[in-house]
Amino acid sequence: MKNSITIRELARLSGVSVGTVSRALNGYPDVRQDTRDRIVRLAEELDYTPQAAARTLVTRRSHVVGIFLETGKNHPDIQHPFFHEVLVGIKTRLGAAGYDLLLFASEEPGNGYGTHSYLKRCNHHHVDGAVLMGLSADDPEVERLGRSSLPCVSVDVEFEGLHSTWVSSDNFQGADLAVKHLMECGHTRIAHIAGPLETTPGRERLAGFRRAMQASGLDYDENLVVYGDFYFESGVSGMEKLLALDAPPTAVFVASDMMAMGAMRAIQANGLSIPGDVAVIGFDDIAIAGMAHPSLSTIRQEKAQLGELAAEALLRQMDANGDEDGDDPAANQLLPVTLVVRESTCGDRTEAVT
Amino acid sequence: MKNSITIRELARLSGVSVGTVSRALNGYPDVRQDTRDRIVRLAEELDYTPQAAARTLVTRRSHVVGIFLETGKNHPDIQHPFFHEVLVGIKTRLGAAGYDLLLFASEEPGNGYGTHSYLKRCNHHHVDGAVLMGLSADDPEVERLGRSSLPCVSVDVEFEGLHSTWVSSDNFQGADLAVKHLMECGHTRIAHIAGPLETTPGRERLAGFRRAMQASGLDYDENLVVYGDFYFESGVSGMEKLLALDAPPTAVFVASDMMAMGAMRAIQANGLSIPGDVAVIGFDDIAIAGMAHPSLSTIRQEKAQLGELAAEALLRQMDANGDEDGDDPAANQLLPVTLVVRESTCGDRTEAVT
DNA sequence: TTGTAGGCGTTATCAT
DNA sequence: ATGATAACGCCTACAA
Repeated sequence: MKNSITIRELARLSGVSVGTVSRALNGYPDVRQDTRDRIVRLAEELDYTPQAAARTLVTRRSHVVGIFLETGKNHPDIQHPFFHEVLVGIKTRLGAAGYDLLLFASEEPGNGYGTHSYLKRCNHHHVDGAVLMGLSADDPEVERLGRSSLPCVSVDVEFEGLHSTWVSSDNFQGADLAVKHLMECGHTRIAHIAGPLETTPGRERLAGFRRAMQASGLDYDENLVVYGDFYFESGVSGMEKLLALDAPPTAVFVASDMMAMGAMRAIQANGLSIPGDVAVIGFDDIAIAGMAHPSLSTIRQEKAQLGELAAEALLRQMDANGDEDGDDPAANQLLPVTLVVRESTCGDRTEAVT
Repeated sequence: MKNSITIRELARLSGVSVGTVSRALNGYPDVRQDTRDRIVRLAEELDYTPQAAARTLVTRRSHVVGIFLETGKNHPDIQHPFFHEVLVGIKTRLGAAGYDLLLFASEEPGNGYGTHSYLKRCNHHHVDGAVLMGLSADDPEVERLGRSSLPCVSVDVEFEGLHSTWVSSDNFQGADLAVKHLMECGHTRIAHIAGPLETTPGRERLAGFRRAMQASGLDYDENLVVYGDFYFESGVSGMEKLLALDAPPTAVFVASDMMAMGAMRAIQANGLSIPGDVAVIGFDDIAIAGMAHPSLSTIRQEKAQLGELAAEALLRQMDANGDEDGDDPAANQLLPVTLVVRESTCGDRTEAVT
């Protein structure tokens, strides 16, 4: 560690100049085969590895991608398994492409004069790109990031910029699948527990619900829509409101699995049965869903795939950043979702996937 | 980004030398106040930030901590929310201390000659320390890390080295709390669904169970112990085995919440009631536990706190690494756990914490 | 095919 | 209190 070997040492030991060592190790063609072999062998033997810092300084590429994953008090996204599963996809894909991930933790990089700034933190570490999760698009600092020349990608928030794009699951399709499934089970009085309207998924799932209802010839009754924050407790209280109606719904499409768990809790607490009295379908398919009792039907997001999609979009931006041709500003990518029928809706007790 | 300002520019613009700028920005005392003010103001204005790479090169400190979080096929830890919650604690504490986190993703850092090596990856990025999660202590590459001079800390795996230590929850205390609680509910025929014996938590929770049973004067019946892998399915099959016994247990202490969920599923599938016919208590207190039906009594690990504990141990190692005095090789830290009584054991339906 | 040397952005050690 | 200047480890023209 403190005394790990340098290229200079390696050169001395193999009896060539540092330039030759560099060329040999970096696969340049103009090195005699046996020279290269000798150097490579010695490098392995001595466990040599170039210092990223030095290399970054001269090549201006760090092979590191910055990750902003908000986990603060105001963004308790950590409670939401979603982002972590996405992170795995990102890690897999970016790792395969030779990148490591810098998880920003310190609010004050370097010497923290000046204001907090995402862009500055990226510049400080000279990351080649950045991934944004769990922060809002109208944060001025996020906007600044969008205006910069740094390749960025965000997941689940509409974020566009010169070299930025975003990915998300197809929330409209999901809402459509959910409503159609409930209808096929014979429900007509369908409620929705929506997510926060400040979030894209919250908005889109509600809009999708409304559209699907109307497209199916059912009327969209505003009284059958309540709002939550994606978490358990809000699912409980939301469902209680719905059950207190003069004519409660017979089915409910919930914008997240965690809220759906809360809704189920409320239904059971009222002595009602699932799906007999009220059918419930969630959104996400987090691990909880399959373990619940009854197990939860839901709209499945391919979280790891979403991460890989984000990674690929970012890789494209990073590769293109050398070229000057202004290819069309990468459109955002939508990932299809699937319906998973379990016990909480009319499905027989076996698990079917459509 | 590609053209972010350098210290040289900043020096030119403020009419001083780079040395003065460096001293001013780094808070050295020997700078005239108005000179410093002028420089700092200009730095803010121009959104200057020093390049970590250059600084690391000369100071030999990166202010970055490496994180190994195994998420491969053989280590599907990602399914286990545990590590991610721990990660949050680490991030919080280390971030507060001015460190960012490097999440290793690429298997081949720099130019990948030679074998895969944790140590090499750390050296490559010149991290000041490393955190190990989800990898096994007898991996030779992990052992090499332990023999190196790099400060390390691992969570939940017994890992010791010159500058390394590890942290975990008090599994013995947990087992003890669980068994005592079940006894107080009147159970004497208590089973255990154990975790994998290759893992420290798996071993310790089993050993703790055995010890607690014997200390309570109950006999430890090997037939009442089955083994799982911490995940849901193994909880189902483990419980099925137990229910198939001539004399099934009336209570079961399960080594993880996910397996406990599986056990509950098996019990309910057999038409038995919880806790009436069989009481269930888990370990971890992941989010699932409170949302389950019935809600799951469990031994709560303070996951975020565990992360902070790990971070603090690492900080201590990193700070001490300058001093040459061989202070005692930091003992591993144990974090207390707590009993959370919910519906799956004899508690009344309210939630009590001890 | 190989060696030499300049420079990447900073800090730190000298002078002044 | 400030200015030069030499590292830090590496890559990459340019020479040889």
